[in-house]
Amino acid sequence: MVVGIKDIASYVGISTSTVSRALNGYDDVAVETVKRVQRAAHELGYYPSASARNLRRQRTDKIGLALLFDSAFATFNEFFAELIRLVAAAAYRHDYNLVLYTHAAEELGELTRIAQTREVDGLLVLGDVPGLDDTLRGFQGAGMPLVVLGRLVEDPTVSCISMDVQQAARLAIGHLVDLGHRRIGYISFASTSRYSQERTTCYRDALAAFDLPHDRRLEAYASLQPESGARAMETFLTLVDPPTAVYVYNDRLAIEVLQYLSQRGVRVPQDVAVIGFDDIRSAKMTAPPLSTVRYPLDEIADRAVCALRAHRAEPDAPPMRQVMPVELVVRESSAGCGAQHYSSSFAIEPVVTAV
Amino acid sequence: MVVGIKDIASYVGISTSTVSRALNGYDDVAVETVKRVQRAAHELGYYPSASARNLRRQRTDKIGLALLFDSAFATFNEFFAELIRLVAAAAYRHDYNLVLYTHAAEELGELTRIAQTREVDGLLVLGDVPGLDDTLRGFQGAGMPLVVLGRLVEDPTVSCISMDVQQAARLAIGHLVDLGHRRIGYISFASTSRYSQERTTCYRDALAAFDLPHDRRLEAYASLQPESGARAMETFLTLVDPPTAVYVYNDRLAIEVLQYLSQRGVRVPQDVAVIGFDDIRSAKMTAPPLSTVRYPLDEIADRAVCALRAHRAEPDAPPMRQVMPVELVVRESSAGCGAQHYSSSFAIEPVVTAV
DNA sequence: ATGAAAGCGCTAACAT
DNA sequence: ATGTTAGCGCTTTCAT
Repeated sequence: MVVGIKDIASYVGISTSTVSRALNGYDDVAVETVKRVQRAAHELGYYPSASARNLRRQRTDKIGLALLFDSAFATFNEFFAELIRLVAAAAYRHDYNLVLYTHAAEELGELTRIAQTREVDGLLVLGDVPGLDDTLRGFQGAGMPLVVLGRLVEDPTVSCISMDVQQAARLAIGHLVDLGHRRIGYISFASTSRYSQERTTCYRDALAAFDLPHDRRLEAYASLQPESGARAMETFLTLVDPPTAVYVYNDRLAIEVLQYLSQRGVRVPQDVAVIGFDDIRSAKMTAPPLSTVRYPLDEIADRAVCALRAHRAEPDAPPMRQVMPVELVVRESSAGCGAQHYSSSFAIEPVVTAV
Repeated sequence: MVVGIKDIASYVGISTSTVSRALNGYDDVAVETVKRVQRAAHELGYYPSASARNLRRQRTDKIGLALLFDSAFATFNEFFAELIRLVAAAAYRHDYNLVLYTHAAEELGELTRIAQTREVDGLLVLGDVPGLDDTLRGFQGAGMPLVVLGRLVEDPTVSCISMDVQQAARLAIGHLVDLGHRRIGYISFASTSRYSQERTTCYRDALAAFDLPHDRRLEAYASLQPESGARAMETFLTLVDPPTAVYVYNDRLAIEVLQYLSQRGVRVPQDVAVIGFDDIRSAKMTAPPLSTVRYPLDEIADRAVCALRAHRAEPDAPPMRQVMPVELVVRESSAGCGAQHYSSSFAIEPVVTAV
């Protein structure tokens, strides 16, 4: 019922190896033979068995994308949709199919299994859960190409690509300072992930860079549940001296904040300015449109897939460590009028640090 | 470097076949041997090669999800994120991994290739593009399990699972009629997909069911571009006798409509009532919260994956054809006050029509 | 309870 | 330019 290379061979009256070579475009096959084989393949409706081919070639032409988040959080939002779309597109451009792993966070052993069984040719990892680093270290041994997305990992032997989070905070805070704000709050998720940790640090550093005092009461952390952004903002409003502007971990959370403020009758940006992060599609459609930090997610996806491929070709090449530039997209949630872009000044070209 | 079954065999001093049996839990291996093999496997860090296993077992333990939409549309939104999440979860529960195919719409041959190369054990298909049916028919021959999501396909030999779209329109229109609306518009996407076609028909049928006249001017079709929902609504507002309520193809589009109305100063629901479809997460967070049609997407995902598995076990069993019940979620965009649920009256249990 | 051997369907080194 | 042969790493008869 399913036709194999043998069927073609006997159909055309040649050996299977010649069929294989003809089909794979080797140049040591007579043009005439190639034609006959191709016609036979077409007539018989032949397609190579993926499994057989994978075993023989020792590759699968698939890459994995592992989303390692607490499942309450990974309750995918628009950002994940966009990410998945762009990674899938990048994979497709590089002749890979994309396998999605959304349950590895609950059981890190799953990651190890993927690496060791070699069911994909490489793995992109987004997210952070306790014990991840140890698991990832095992990848070296397994020879599974790996790129961590969205943060620079400590381990210099692991490839990663991120956006310039520090510059992001500087641009956002700087912009707010320019507008005259002095009490600038920060809202993030209550999470031990290094994504959260890093951004908090960046916020504090940015305050310092502009000689603003750090005040713990101006930091609020939302739970991973939906609508907890509202409660985080609420704590600010109960302060005797609430912040006049808030920088938010991501757009999704910022949008919740915006909704809460509108509901409470607090005007944005007159009473409180709001700046998000990610520039998801909805950011420009909120009321008022959300100021946010943008970075080239498509570029990140593409380079990450590229790096996986490169790692396969040259396993001993140094790991990739890249930081992509960010830009501030000023919309009405922080300024009164039309949008402007403040590009990351020193980083037109991505900063590349091959370690 | 990578340890195989042979290494374990020689390590323990037995044959590879015994190792294999021990590892796969056959009961004709001495308990003692099993223990020694397991320990050896653990010590050596053994994992079976996915490719070898796949070839031998003639299955991959992966299923595919093909999203067949015009790429402008498939610019994933929240709905797709949710769908992917639920399908991934269902796949995981059934011990499958999920492969995402997002570029098959552009080249239907890709679907054929997937089926014929057997790189996955089954395929879930969402979307509709010209020529799809012919492609899908080829799946029978290839013996690739297939379930079409979200619509009942004409071909009775193809498995599919959908929600009760007709009942959805009846509930929505009926609710609006109850509120006194007589001019009820419909906004959808300008698309030749059968998803769109079917829902338009349902809207018209529902009008008829409530003895309302059909007026072509009360149907508006948005392009696939973002924000074209606004323009669709705009055409209604220019009418001398605009609709007092609109039923919208999906929540994503309905939210655009809501935003446009708010921007134009049109009050919802006082001036225009709005009802969406899908009950995406954002629906309850809009201003005002969006009334919409809900259906059990998680259940759909689960049954679809189940059907793929069943098809593998019994290839000659009749195809699945299921229609899941819908319920109307009344929020403030259609009624003035608190939310209510109007359940699909005749369909508590899903309607099953095994053909 | 275990081992020998065949083979899943293909590719690639080697021979001619 | 083509055929022969040997696997890829496992699973599974069939013997013993």
